[in-house]
Amino acid sequence: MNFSKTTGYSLTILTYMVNHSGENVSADFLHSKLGIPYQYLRQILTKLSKTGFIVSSRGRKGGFELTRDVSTIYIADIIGAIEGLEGFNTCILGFQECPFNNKCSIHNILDEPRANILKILKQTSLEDLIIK
Amino acid sequence: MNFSKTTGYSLTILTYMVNHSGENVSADFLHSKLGIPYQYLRQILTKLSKTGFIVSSRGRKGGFELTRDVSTIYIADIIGAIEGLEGFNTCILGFQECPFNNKCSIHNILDEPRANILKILKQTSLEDLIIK
DNA sequence: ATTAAATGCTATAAGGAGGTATCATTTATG
DNA sequence: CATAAATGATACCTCCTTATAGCATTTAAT
Repeated sequence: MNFSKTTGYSLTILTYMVNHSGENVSADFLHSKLGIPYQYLRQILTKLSKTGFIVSSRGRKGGFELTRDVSTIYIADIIGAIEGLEGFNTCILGFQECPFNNKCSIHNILDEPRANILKILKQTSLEDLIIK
Repeated sequence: MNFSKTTGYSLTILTYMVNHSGENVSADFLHSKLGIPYQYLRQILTKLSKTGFIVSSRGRKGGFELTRDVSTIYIADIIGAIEGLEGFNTCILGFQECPFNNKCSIHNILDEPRANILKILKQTSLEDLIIK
């Protein structure tokens, strides 16, 4: 019922970076700060770089940096880029077609709170995560 | 962000059975009604049987039946028996320890709606799923 | 120039979830 | 009694996620 570990890592990385904005951070540094397995962290940073959330610079003194305006990056965007948001739009029981012809009582009970979470994720930007 | 497919199958099976209470149903019959892969369905039925949600009878005319009072079986009980409820009590980012010393903004944003879902799951019994 | 420190890329492994297949056992029915 | 129809149990396979490892390339500092 949670996000994938990779999504959690991604949100953690970006949350850390937004709270240390303007700094160029290396994978090694993030590893020491966040405890995410080094090689896996590298892969995630590459993915975040390719999906445009951060930019990388190579060579000594290289690293990663937030560039886009953090007020325009929403949590839902990040989750969407990493594990996708399909889970919010499809049957919570995992079916292509509801075996109860869409009369399924479990849908009635859970669809609203689930939509509520998605709404929050779409409204909350990285800027909102800055610790004041 | 959804339940496991196995949990979905389990809820589907029990929801079907509660709407056909008193009937003894076979795995083959449920397979034809719900479209869950036969052999996998068998495994799940065994698990639901071992965890006490249903009872099985063997031999020809054998099958499965609900026995407990369906008003005392809560959705959360079922989810707990199949995939566990740890997901609701642990860090939504998947960490043992919050890398932000429990000041993590994402927790602040998602903890309440997540707790709300758990509350609903704990309050809703199989009886509430009966289609009238 | 050489070296150190960084990312880019790619191959591989471990583990769990979902799914398949088979044999053994039980029981009702002709 | 023999057979059919059902569950019990178990082994296996595939795919995806998570994790590990190593080589290639780039760049700053000495």
